[in-house]
Amino acid sequence: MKTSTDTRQRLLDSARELLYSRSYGNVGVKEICDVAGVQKGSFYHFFPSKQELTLAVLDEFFIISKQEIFSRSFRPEWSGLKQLNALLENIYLFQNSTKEQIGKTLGCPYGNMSSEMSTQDEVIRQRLNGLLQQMEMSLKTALEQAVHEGEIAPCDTAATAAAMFAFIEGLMLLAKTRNDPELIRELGVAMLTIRIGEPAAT
Amino acid sequence: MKTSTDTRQRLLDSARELLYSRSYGNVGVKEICDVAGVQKGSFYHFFPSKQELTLAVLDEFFIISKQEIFSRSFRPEWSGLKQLNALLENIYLFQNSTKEQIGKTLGCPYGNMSSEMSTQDEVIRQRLNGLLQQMEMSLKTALEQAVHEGEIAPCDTAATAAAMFAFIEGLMLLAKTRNDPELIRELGVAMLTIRIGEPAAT
DNA sequence: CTTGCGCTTTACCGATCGGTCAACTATCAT
DNA sequence: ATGATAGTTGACCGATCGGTAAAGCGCAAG
Repeated sequence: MKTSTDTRQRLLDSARELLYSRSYGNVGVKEICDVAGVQKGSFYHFFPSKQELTLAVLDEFFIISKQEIFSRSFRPEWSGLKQLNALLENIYLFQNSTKEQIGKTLGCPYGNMSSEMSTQDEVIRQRLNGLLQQMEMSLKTALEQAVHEGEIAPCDTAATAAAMFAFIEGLMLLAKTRNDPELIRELGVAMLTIRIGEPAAT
Repeated sequence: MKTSTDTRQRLLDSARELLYSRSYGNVGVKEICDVAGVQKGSFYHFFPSKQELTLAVLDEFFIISKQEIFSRSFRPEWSGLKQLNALLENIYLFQNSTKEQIGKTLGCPYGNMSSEMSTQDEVIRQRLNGLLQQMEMSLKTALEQAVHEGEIAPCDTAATAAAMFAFIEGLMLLAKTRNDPELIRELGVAMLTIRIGEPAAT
């Protein structure tokens, strides 16, 4: 049998919301259990430690990111440029939805976790790094499509995608600090001006 | 009398290092006191709470940032473009120094604190927002100088400076996640390609 | 019906959390 | 010399931390 109860999933959901809206160090497993309606003993039946739970939450976040953000942006039938613009818009919509629901701009779940934990937990840092790399690859693919279609001038697509990704992370961090998701819309347009590597001039 | 002992300063130094290299939630006032060689009772003689200590640490960080980064980058005798490049280089040097000393890329102290605390402590969030605004203003001044000197094409300098600042924050966050400060050098060049707002075409 | 097992419950562990308190010492001006 | 004041000390508070142990539960396969 795979799962006879939904306890594990409820713990995952509870932890995801709490860790995202607050932080690792300021959310205890007791609180995660309370929100999930689960006893602490049950928690440790499903997860050997808070660290392992966090890794599972990051993977869960990645699935949700793909559903809510990436699959709605990187549509192959769209042009590369349209995909890049859609990415910015969907990130804005996501940040704006939490702002309207709880009054707070939460920023990027991976960026938040990395800022707090990368220096304190090497396992978590590596997981975050891997997830970020995957997202960067998706961005690179869209960028290459835009270049191929002539919407963006040829460039070093790997480096440019990485720079664009850094820009997006910075946008979300500043939006969180100002508690204003509109910043993403105001400054997001600059992403398309970013470029590294000139085409070989003939 | 102003200060009859250096206890307060030692607490500030201890807290600055611990909060920067770890995080707010995972550093206790007990540990801050131990590193400073101070009893906990003394701590609460100088600071009414951990929150107030954190605010003082942020201000301390800002002073150090001006000394180590800004004053070495925004030299009026330099051209605007040179100032912007110097900023990137000095940020790289700063991140690289901690990597060589303790093996870890720590990222931006304000970005780290904001990621962890902006949703949990409104006072800290506002302080961070204010400090970030000041830094953005310095960047804007250098950018305007570069535009005035014809090194960069005219643009919306306020928005462009904000976008450049977001890019820098994103760079430091990714460098931290990869634990590799070289990323700042590899991608930093893209900052100068960022622009928002066309000059009014005549 | 019974055995086994996935899951839950509850009590508990030592350690640490942020913060308080009253007693104490050192230094200063009067 | 004395009193006021700044600073220090170490014990202490209730609460919470991440994690453990053992007994008990319901259910499905034999």
